[in-house]
Amino acid sequence: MSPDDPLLLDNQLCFALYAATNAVTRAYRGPLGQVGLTYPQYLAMLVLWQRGNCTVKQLADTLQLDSSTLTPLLKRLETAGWISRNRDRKDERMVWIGLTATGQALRAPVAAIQQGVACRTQLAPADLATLRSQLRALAETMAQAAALTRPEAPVPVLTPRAGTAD
Amino acid sequence: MSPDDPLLLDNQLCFALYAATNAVTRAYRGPLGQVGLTYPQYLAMLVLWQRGNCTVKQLADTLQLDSSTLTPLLKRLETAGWISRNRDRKDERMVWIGLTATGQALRAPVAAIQQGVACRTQLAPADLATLRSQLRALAETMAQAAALTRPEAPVPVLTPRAGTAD
DNA sequence: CGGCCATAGTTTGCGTGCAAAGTATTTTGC
DNA sequence: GCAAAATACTTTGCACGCAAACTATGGCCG
Repeated sequence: MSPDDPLLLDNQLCFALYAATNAVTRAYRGPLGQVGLTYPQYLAMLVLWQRGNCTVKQLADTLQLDSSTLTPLLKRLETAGWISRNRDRKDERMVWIGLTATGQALRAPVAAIQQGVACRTQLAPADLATLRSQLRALAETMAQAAALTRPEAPVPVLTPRAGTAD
Repeated sequence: MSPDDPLLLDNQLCFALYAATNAVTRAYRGPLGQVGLTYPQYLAMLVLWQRGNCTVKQLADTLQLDSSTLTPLLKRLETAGWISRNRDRKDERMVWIGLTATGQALRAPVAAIQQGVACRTQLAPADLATLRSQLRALAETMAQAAALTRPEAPVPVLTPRAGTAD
């Protein structure tokens, strides 16, 4: 097993991503829990604070999640009193999500939590912006590649570039 | 809402991370599913292929996961016939995880899958290495910060550096 | 020796994520 | 105008990820 074997865990970009995401989610869990939000619920609230009303589909597209993930999540936010859910009168397939007054009011304490966690990254704003754009590009590339292989090719090995993995 | 409001979704490093991780996991889901592995199971197998036998705790530390996440995952790998689980004779608190012959044999097809997904990232090896080390540093920083705030401080806002978020 | 804490793993409960299947509504094409 | 396809959302089933509580074993210290 050579030190640059693609299958070595430490050579995997995907694992670095996975571990970093888990670490960040863990960092948010405690403080968000104190105001009654989970991390994905927090992301959904970010969209609503930013855009106001939007449909389930718009939310799903924005968060890059399946609507079947959002339906139960949004029901919990509704039960908690942060949001409202209403069918569109004109097109009854759609459900509009809106903020309640309490949902609006939640923005301030959550902003403080965000600041707290952001500080822990100890990243310079420039590094942070770079990292963010690289991650966005990566997500975009993977999404495109996924769209291409939808009819489920067996295992498309394109250019088995040796060396560093993933 | 100014364009560099920290709460804007597009200013959140954490969301870029979250979306990228989900995208990568989705990319692995299809091909890994064809050989009967989930993505976290794949990561566990990577550790085993690399290190041979190890205990549940070693696996948990390596993957930065709770052992309560691994227990059911490992039971499923055992049921599938890829691994064995045995209590240590000397110290019966520990459980040793080992690969079966079929588990060893799984390495080759999975290597092909890894190559396939790696190619989709379309990243130059150098960029990839940089990104990987930045992510590792981030995970490390978050883990340390988490260790410090374990007695659960209310919401430690350290240096509310304005501008880009997270 | 014997109580006490630490360590390793398991169990339980809850909230994601997603595939697949199902429902309801709208649009399309003939 | 109406059957078929498309769209929006919901439901179901399964596998994480983790906190909290639990079990079992080992080490420590008087």
